[in-house]
Amino acid sequence: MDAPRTARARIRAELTREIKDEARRQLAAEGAPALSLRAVARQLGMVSSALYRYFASRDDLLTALIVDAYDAIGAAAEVADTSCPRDDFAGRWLAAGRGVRSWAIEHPHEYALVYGSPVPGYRAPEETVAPASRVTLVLCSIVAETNSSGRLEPPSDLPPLTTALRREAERIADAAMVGVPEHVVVRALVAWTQLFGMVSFELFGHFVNVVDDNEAFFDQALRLIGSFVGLPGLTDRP
Amino acid sequence: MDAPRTARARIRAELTREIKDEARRQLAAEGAPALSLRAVARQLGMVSSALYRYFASRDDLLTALIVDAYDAIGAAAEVADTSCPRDDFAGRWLAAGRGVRSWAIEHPHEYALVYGSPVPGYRAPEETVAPASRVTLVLCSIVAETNSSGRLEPPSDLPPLTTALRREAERIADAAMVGVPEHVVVRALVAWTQLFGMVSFELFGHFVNVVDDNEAFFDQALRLIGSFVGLPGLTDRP
DNA sequence: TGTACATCAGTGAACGCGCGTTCACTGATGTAC
DNA sequence: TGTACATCAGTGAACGCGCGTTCACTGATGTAC
Repeated sequence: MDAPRTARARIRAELTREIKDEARRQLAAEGAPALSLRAVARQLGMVSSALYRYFASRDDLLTALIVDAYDAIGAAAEVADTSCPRDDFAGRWLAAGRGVRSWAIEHPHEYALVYGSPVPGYRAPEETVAPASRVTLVLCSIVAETNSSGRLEPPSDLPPLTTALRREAERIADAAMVGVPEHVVVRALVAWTQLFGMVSFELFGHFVNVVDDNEAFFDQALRLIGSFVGLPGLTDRP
Repeated sequence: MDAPRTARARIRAELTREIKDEARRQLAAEGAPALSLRAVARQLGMVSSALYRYFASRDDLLTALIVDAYDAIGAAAEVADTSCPRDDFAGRWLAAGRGVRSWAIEHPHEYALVYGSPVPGYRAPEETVAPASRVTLVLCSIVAETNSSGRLEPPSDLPPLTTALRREAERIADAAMVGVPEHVVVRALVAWTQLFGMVSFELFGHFVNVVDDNEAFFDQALRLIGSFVGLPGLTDRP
């Protein structure tokens, strides 16, 4: 985004932000399916048709919210990661995971918007791809840097990978985890799905009557699955 | 359910089933938020108000669909499990996991209904609890029976559990995995969240541009996470 | 610095739609004696 | 076996609602000369 030059452009940027903020507020209150352009406009004291100066359609507004949500959860992971010493790989792993969970708990409907059921009839456009991968990239970097520092503790049992899977792992390693062994790449994918599976289960109510102390379980799981990937020092630090 | 005695009761049961079938069809086509009583009635050639003889409200119909979905995915896991020799624990684990995934792929909207974002404003009533735990119980039994047969291979690294988490694990073990060590209980929970996290990611589109061969990855993950729990023989069988 | 024109933001009315739910009703099915 | 009554299923009209989107418009802001 360029810095707005004219007064009109400044106001436009401001109002675009306000529309998204109000939409986010309604999202938090009622969920994505109930998000209505008319209600947003009403709350902002405008007539509903005025919103069409800012977003071409309801889907466009949704897309903007999706991009923002991905960016926010990605930023949460990045900030948590960067707040740790670069060579404290266990600490970074824990911080990133906790950062994701905290953001999700604070923004449950935004989390559901991107990691819950797809909105029917909505097809995510290209522009959501990059923001969507920010969290993933943080996790990948931690694994990759642990590896390149020579401190990765590779798993002891190494079942053979099918060639299809090996090629897949190579491709992923090339893209986001250069130099990481194929087995570890696969395990990192497992960890990735476990992390989000756990957060989703907590937020979507599947821990009710099963897990009580969500935070304690989350922390332990993060350690176990981090060790599973090969990160060092996760089982013996606070 | 009692066997219906009178003709009227038989027709009523039949029509109830037809309503749910049609609702499921619309669910599959448009997703839960778009499910409409009027559309269901229209399709069935009835007037919309007639549905109220069968379901007190839209939410009631949704609840019935949710219960059915939980029962169906639970049955899928159970059938897959029981088709294996009782002492082939690795085979049972793989079968149950694959059964869950296959059902989910065949019924994506029903899967999303129960494992996706909660429907806003909908509060799951008590009657969904038992069906909801059927898959979980299958997984727990496999772990518990592996353990009681003495073939469980406990994990080598045993980080200390907090007392809160230990108590939690004890409670869960008492309920569904009698005799299973606490560490393994926690790992089973991790596996459980990983399994559904993986299925959800595949169905909800998060593997696009990341994992291509979903089935190969799923299978490998199932083996790795099963071994992670301590199940024997998962890394060296087809 | 001032003027003429083009761009843009916001208005208000309208279109056309579908929704969940209620209610008084008719006619058929079941039950009790 | 037949009759009287109660229960139930389905009808059709209506209530009241909110939605996304289009369109011709007015008046303000920006731009070029």
